[in-house]
Amino acid sequence: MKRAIALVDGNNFYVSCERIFNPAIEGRPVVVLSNNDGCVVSRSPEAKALGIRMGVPFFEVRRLVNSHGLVWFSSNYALYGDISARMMELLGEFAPRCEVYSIDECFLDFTGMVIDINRHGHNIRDRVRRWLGIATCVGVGTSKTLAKLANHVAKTQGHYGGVFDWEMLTAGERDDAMARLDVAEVWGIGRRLAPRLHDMGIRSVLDLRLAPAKRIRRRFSVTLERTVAELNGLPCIELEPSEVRRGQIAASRSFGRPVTALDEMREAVASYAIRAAERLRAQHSLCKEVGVYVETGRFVDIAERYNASSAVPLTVASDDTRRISAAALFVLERLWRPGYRYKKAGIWLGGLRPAHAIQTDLFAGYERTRSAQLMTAMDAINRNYGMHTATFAGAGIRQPWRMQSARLSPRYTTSWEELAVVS
DNA sequence: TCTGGGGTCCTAGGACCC
DNA sequence: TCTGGGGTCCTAGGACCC
Repeated sequence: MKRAIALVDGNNFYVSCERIFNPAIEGRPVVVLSNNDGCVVSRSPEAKALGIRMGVPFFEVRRLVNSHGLVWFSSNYALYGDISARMMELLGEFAPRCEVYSIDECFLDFTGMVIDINRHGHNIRDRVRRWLGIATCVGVGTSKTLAKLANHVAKTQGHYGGVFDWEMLTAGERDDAMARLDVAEVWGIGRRLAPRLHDMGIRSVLDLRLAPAKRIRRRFSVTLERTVAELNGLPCIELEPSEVRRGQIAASRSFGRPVTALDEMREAVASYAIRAAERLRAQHSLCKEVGVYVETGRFVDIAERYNASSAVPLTVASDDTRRISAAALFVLERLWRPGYRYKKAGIWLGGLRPAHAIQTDLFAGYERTRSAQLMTAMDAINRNYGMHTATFAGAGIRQPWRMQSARLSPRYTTSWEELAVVS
């Protein structure tokens, strides 16, 4: 049976979320910034029209605030995450199987449904628009890669009304359309691969679709070979169930200002350890390795640059914040070099395994039980009374190194104190 | 002055073993 | 000076994604 896969995504999702509760910024250029108010990560159409590129450092476009009435927000993940969850729940009603691919994207599998796909797509858009106030686009194809590409067409070619299905076209029309799309638009072709493909004379999506698979495999990798197959309508990438256990957990932040003191760095690393361990327990995993990195960043003089990382194995796989934190601080001592202005640090947990498959040492049983009880209690307190109600002193109280969020909108939907009031 | 964070997958090469 | 072949496992690094 021919597959029908749709990709639905929210248009400039973070900006759309801000606009739900703030209609006054409708029609104005709006951007949402990355953590630390560093880069532009979401742009309204008006902001795009001003020539603001995705990912530019905010300081490069800041003058537009005064000259063109540009409105900006720090990113408010509590809000976006909540709107996202509602959107995904809604989308799940439109297909028997779906995969939440990112905070604003969802694959839906229409295969086998007896429907007019184009009309179904428009129904989805209308529903999400009316129920949540979020504009979406829907792209449909016989593979995930084609669905992603169709979504791009739906987004960039207004006459399709936000819904595009490759199967609406004849084979000849499809070739024409693909010949007009740059190969860089394909899912999996990034800034390194695109120029290499161009050099080989593969410039359009059609060129890539018609490229000999063996040659692609030889010159590149199986990944790109699969992409070519997917463009030809041979699905190679399956829909994945959304509740997957991550294979790796990382926590990191850029600092609000450079860190030069080891004490502050210890606080930062300890606080990342706390958060990473919480996420580890939330997915019922244990880790066998704890890694740390510290960075002065790429934007300083070579002589003042020091980027280093290292890891230690744990003798027994653990999800205990105290163990993970201790291991991280141990690694930090090894990495630490005084005299540098550090801009960022992070930790990662590796060797993840399900919590029930624990490989213990002889004496671990008793300690393990007590540790599990303590962690369960802390997680419950934080769930019920708000994040960081119960925490560890090692993470610091004032946290002067914390990131900047100068213009954070209220958590309209997830905090009683900041609830939006309709009058 | 100011440049995000959290993931995945693949490959090459080294370590180690018989 | 001479120094096999093949397999597995692990890691680092590179590419990509949003």
